[in-house]
Amino acid sequence: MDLFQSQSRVSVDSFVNPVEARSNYAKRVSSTPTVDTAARQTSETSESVSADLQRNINQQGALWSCDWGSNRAESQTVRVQVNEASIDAENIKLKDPALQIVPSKEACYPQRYKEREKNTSSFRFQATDAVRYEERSLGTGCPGKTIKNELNRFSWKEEASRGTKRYSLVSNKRGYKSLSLLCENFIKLYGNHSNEEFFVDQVARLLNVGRRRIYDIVNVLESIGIVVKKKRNHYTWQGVDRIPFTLIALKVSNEVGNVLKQPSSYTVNTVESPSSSSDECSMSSQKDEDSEGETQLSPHQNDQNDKVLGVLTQRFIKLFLESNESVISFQEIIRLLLGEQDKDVKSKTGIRRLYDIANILSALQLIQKTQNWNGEMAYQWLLSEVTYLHMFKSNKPSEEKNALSRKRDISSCTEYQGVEHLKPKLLRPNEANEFCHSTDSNPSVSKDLEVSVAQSFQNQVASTANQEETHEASMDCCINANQVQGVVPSAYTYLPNWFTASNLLFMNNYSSYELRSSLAEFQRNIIQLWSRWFEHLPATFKLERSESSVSVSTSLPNMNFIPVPPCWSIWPFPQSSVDVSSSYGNNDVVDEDDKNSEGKLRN
DNA sequence: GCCTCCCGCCACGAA
DNA sequence: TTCGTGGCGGGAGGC
Repeated sequence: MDLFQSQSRVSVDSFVNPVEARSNYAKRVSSTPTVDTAARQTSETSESVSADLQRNINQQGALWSCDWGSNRAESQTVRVQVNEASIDAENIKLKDPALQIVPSKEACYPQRYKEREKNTSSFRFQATDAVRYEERSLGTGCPGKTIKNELNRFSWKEEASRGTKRYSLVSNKRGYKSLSLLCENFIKLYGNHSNEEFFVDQVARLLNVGRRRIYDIVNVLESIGIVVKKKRNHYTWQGVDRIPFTLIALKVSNEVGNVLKQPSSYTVNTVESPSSSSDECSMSSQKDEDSEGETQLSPHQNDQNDKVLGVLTQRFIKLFLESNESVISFQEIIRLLLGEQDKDVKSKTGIRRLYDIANILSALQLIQKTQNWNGEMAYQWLLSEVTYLHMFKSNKPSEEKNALSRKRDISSCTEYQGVEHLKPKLLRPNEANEFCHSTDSNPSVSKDLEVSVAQSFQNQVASTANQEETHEASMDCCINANQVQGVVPSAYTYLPNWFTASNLLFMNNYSSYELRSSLAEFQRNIIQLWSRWFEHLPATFKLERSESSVSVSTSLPNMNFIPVPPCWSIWPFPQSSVDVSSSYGNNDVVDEDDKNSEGKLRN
């Protein structure tokens, strides 16, 4: 099977509706930069100063100093401004009298005052990332070398606006301006938010880069569904919790082929030759060939969404999704995506693009740079199918999440009216609690629940296309459902999507060990079931089902075409291809409050 | 010398 | 005509 026959970008923009996705991934990506990232960030600092600057850039970093001004009010004097995407002030060194490592921004101030007491007329500090590297090198046995090697060269960028001078200390080191870092900062800005609109120029300004770089990132993010273009210069941030859906769409797209196409994404020129190979499909060869109306991805010919960078990104990801290896050498990636080519200019262009893509995907923590068995540079795919699901887990039902989720909870509850018949098969908080405590509280009721849950799993999976395998999976789930003991108290609390907002509030107040345990178990069961299905997706997928889905989607043009097995319905992915009219109707499990909320939403 | 990837030119097309 | 967009490749940094 040629993984790369499809020339067109798989449309993932409307693969599923936004749902109540519990996205630790979003938090992880947006809140915890890697060591490298943290280190790189130290190169960028900005100061809001009210004095003339004297800059001295040397190999030890950038020495910054300004007139202290004895008659200047303290509030007007030196202020080190640490903004979101720049240096964390841990890495500021005071140059008095010798280099002294100041562990925090706060700790910097006593030193400043001390200087004043000594009636010195200047305040100087040195910004460097040496501190961070010292930390990193602890235990390596050679900190000096590390520091020396990692020290950066700095330059000052002066900006003036509204009469205020602002100086940004910017490293000249290439890695500090990389797409990877830029993408990470981009994610920091919007990672946790959903449906937030942004403008390219606005982001470029925030990240202090040219628009062109933002387009690079946005095009990649768009191809994996994280952002959606609304209009010129105007995008909507969908959130990194879209990634699992995209991965599923990409994986499925290999089997369903052109069924995935949507009019908005596939317009012309997708003429696939039966004998097409990866070579023929390569981006470069597409450009090279003066083909007579054959598949081309040349700019401005295809649909606007079929951007070369986007298509290449999806093929890059598919490569990992379809490979049995989690580590693929970069040379192999080049060969598979660009074909066997001479190292000519054209192929270099393609390679450059692959580097761009890899850097951005690295920032998304989908891949990481590594080495393969023979030391070649390679990329490792970081997510397993189960990991996709874990993206949806939640560490704790914090207030923040509660607040963020409330609106979506209501909407998802609305969506789940349609699968109401499935709800009794799922454990609700109180039920889960009882279920967990089958031996303590009410054994008979709990046993009934257990049987009920087991039966429901069987029923659900029995209705899938591949009854045998999924039935087996369901039995496994039932077995595991009896193994509630041993769940770590700090285990994540998984919130099924049909949980209402009031449920969430309830969860917040009732975060007992038992509840977390039972919900964790609940999640584990579903993960097993889902991953089992996912694993057998190619075998269980029936084209006839996709065709029927297509017929549904014609009446719902914005829906996706991807058929979804019924067992998905137990997973909090609302199925846009589900026949809403036939399955909606039973609302008895929906809380009254949420019914009202739904009404408001609809109105 | 090769690998990596940042930078910005410039063609295209929408506004 | 302006300007957003994105393909593309030069060339610098790093090893």
